[in-house]
Amino acid sequence: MGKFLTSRSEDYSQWYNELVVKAGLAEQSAVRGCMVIKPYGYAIWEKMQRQLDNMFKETGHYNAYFPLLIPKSFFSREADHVEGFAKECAVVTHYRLKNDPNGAGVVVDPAAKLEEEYIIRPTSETIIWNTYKNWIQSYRDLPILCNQWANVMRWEMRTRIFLRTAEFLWQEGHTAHATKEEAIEETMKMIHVYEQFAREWMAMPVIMGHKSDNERFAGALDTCTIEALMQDGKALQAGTSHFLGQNFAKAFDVQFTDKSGKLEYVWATSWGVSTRLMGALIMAHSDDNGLVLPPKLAPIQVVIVPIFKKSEGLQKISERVDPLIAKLKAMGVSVKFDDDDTQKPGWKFAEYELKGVPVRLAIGERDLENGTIEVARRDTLTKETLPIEGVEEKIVTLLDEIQQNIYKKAYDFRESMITKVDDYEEFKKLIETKGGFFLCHWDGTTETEEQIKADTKATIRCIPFDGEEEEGKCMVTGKPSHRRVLIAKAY
RNA sequence: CGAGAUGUAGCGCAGUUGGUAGCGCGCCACGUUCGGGACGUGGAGGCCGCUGGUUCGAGUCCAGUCAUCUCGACCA
Repeated sequence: MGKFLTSRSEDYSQWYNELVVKAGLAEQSAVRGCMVIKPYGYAIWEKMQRQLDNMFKETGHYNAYFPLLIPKSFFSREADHVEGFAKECAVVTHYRLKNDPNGAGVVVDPAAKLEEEYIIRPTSETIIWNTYKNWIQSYRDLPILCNQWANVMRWEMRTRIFLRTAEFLWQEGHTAHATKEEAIEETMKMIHVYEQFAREWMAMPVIMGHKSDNERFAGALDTCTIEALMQDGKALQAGTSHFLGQNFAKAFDVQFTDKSGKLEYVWATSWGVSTRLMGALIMAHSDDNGLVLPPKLAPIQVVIVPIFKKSEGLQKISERVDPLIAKLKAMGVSVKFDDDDTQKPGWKFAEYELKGVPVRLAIGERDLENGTIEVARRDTLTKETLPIEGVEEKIVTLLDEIQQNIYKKAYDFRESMITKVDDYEEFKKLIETKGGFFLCHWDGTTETEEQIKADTKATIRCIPFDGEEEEGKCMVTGKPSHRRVLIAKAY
């Protein structure tokens, strides 16, 4: 068992990379820092997309699409924003190629140099706010609640498949509001949507909170985050929702006339989740046999493996199994009947475990005689033989049970990895030996945060929403603190 | 951009003092198998990253160069 994967305890990064490739999710592409998302991986992403999109629509949002290229000058309008992204931008400088006169193939035509360069979007705030300017004159035009599904590019120094790639897929919501209160409410609403999605669909518990000044999005007044814990004890920022204040409205001169006829700047938010969620999903649940997918996101929820010697055997099994497949499909379950005769059952068992298919059914000669079918669940790796009659009801229940169980397992693990620490020396020791989340008192200064990072590589993940008021002393400086913050090493 | 490592078959790797290019997996064919990644036999597959040097002779030694990976700084 597990012989096709490096053990998780040996080298978590290696195990992760191996799993991503072997499960057929994605692979490194020939393009620097970019990945190819393979059909199986994309199928999971599509399910995530569909559900998120539903949730956005339920909260009153609509989709739109803005250009990939952003004029360089747009970028420099908001000072913090430039500061945050300038170092990682891909720049388009020319618009034409030509054949090299010396026969060295195709070269950039120097005559086709752009007067103003374009930036390949690392995020779309600037192009969108430049557009919103034209959409907004009166309070009657507000709010604008747009989302776009897009790709963005950030020229990262070091990349990790799904977690940090040069190009990645995401959604970015960009909203415009008449009042500060409404924008803040929107910011909070969307981080709660993400939390709900992570919990109910990804079976992944997350901690919501505010980012510290240091970790805040470039150009935002407040950044809310959901922080998930991976099985190696490192944190992963899984989604963010920003309150942008009037920064972008001022930078792009977006004003509206309010009810009293007064000219006001618009209040803004932006929020996003990316294909990084794929990485989160993988690292939150998988084991040494491969992926463990929550049924709600599994492209294949049930796989049926026939065990047969000759094609007549397969024929008989098909006849027995066809009505079951029809019933399951009618109940909304995605089923795959793997009648491929070039691989043996044992090979298929291992393969579908690697791919994280929640429920596997096996049926052979023995079952045909007994009127039974073997039901195996991926999360616990247990199996039992049940009468085939009425098994579809049990499977639907089982899928739900697996979804719950995967969440519970991740939740219990996360709880066991939250440590309250008041002593800095103890913190330094435990962050190395135990890892996970730490709840500590912090004096609220960037200097202290940077010192913690320099000493331990850990950062303040967030100031949790549900943290209680509690008087204490900063574990580093001893200065007064009113609540605990969440600290961890992060991806 | 700093520090380290690695480039040999699709993938993972070995290759001794310099002397005809190897192994495992995978792939193709045939046969036996088929309830937890089967086995046998046969077969295909190589500009040893690239350039130059030393040598009768270089995968191996030297110089340069390019690429990739790991660790830092940056980050959803």
